[in-house]
Amino acid sequence: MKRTTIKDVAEKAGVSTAAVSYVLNGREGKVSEETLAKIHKAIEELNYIPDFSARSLASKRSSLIGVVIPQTENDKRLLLENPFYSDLICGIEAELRQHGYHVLISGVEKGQSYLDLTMQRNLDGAVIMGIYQESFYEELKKVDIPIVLIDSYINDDSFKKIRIDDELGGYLATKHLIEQGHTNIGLVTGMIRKDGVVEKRYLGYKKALSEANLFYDHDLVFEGQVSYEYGLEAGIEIAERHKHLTAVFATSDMMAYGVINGLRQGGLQVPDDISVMGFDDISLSDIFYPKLTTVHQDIKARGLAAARYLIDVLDGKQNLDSGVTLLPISIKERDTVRRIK
Amino acid sequence: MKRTTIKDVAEKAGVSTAAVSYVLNGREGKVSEETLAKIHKAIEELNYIPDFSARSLASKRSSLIGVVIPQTENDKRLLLENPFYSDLICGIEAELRQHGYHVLISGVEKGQSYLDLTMQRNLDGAVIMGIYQESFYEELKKVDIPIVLIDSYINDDSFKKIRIDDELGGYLATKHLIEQGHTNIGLVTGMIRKDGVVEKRYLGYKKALSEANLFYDHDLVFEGQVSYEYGLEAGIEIAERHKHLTAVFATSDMMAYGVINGLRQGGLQVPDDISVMGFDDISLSDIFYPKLTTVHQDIKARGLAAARYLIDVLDGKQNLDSGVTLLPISIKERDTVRRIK
DNA sequence: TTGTAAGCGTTATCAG
DNA sequence: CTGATAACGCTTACAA
Repeated sequence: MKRTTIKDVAEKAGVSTAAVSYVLNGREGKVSEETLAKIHKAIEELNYIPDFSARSLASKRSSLIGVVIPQTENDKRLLLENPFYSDLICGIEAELRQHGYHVLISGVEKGQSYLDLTMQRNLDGAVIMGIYQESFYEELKKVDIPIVLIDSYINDDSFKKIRIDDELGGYLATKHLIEQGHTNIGLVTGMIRKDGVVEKRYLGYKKALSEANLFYDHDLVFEGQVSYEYGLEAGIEIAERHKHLTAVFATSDMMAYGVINGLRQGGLQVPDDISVMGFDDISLSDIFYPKLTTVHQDIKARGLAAARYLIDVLDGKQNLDSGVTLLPISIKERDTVRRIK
Repeated sequence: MKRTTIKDVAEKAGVSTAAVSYVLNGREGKVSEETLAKIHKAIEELNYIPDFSARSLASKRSSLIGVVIPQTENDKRLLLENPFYSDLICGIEAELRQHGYHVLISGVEKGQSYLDLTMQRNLDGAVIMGIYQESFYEELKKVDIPIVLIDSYINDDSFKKIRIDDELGGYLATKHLIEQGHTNIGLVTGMIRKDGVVEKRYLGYKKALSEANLFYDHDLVFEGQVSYEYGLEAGIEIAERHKHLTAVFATSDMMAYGVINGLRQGGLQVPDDISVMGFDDISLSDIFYPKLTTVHQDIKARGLAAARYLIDVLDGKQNLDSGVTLLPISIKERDTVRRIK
């Protein structure tokens, strides 16, 4: 069947297409009560559905927001199995949809640019999760839309950053362990890259140690992928070869789960034999047993904040902001850290 | 900066826009080697990026695939925290992206239609997860694009269905428990609605019971939300008031985790005091402890199959198919079921 | 307040 | 094989 167009509506209502367009776009001030009613009636009767492609072509606005999600290196699958990202998306999508925007999700191939997609689809805005090479951000700057960075510490005022204080988090976590009497504290972490979330957490760890006059031993830093699997590996190794450790700080909950299971595989019970602290407080923390003591951040709030920012800028309610919004964190005590001595 | 258009490319290459368009769309047979080279060169030099809105407007093809995800009733958030759906999306997105399609995710408000979005965005195809009211499907039929249903048992040949045999799964799970010596088997399940996945699994449960000449006791069926929380609730109740049960079959892994934790809260250990069987084999099954015995299905493969189908139909490699593709399932024995007697 | 009409960037038809 | 050119459906000056 042929598509109902704005022309059909205009005809039926006995007005011009311009009038209809005005109504469609909420510029109702430009139209008299009477025509407004006629147009609404016509839209209703014809069951008119606007064509966003045409709208986008004519107006350069697409009502589309791109969300970039990190992906696994090998099979290029989105890292959606990490609840951190899926939680984030939940918040973003819900908020955007309620404001008339749609969400285009995608990963970005290594070394590829997101500029393409942005231009192809006339994206109105974007949320970038994950960390990329410098060139990625450079490319992105060329495009003139509001962009929110979720976990990059890149210092660039072309982008809005919605962050937590990761260094503080790492510090608080480690300090918490120290306060519970631990002095031999291992760190299980992702690759420590400059300007990455992981680096900050690592820095916080070091800071807490030095503040407590504890020796920083690089051998106690287990650096690998930010994944359950690597945590498992590290846990096993710790159980085998680092029996003097009384606590481990894992820089993400997923890794912490891995560590706990790895330790268990190696014959150590958490928290009886060794304490484990996580970071993120992903929703799984409720399900996993024993319940993980961790650094809490409100992930959904972060998604919400990202969405809100974009909406406000696009609606003209807020100016482009290249600053940082810092969301609060706190220590969530549960059952994987034991007081010793 | 002004956008580079096909016109610029044509000019630079000294050919017509038509020629460029042909090249862009892979109809290279229509163009001589020489012009082809010139055009490629011009595209390269100008760094030309096609505008999909314009393309979509002119061609009625958008290279956009809609993915509908169920959402929570109260706060309208996508059910992405359920790894079943996020796993699915991983598979779908990866495959589609590699074939030049983009993924638009969204939930659908209760009572709302997806037809709107489909028309607005000129979606080329869609994957529908979750179960909706009949009217939802009726609406959807009006649109003429390939659509894949992931977990609906609706019987309608406007849609392609990619399923597993849920009844068989329920049957196998229950039978497995029976074979391990269990005779008092509770069922923790989502709301049993006609034509839902859950109903089929429930039917399988009953079938296995009756086949083994076991009495079906409706009091042992705990029916609630398909969620960790409800599982927890059911687990607690079972621990308190149904001590004669030796096994529980939960119709989804998430529920099974809830059940196990609920039982534990009630003082029962799994599998020592009571056995628990899940369904789905979501990726968490690896992480959760004790490791869940469950009905395995390859969730990513299901996403892949959905994507492949759409791609093949859209590429004209396959006809619209209103049939059912059945993916295999199997019992995955891990550590939550104990042989008794 | 309303209508006209010129784009927006592509595709695709139809002559050359 | 190539090139004009008319759509596609909508927005938005600009004119009335």
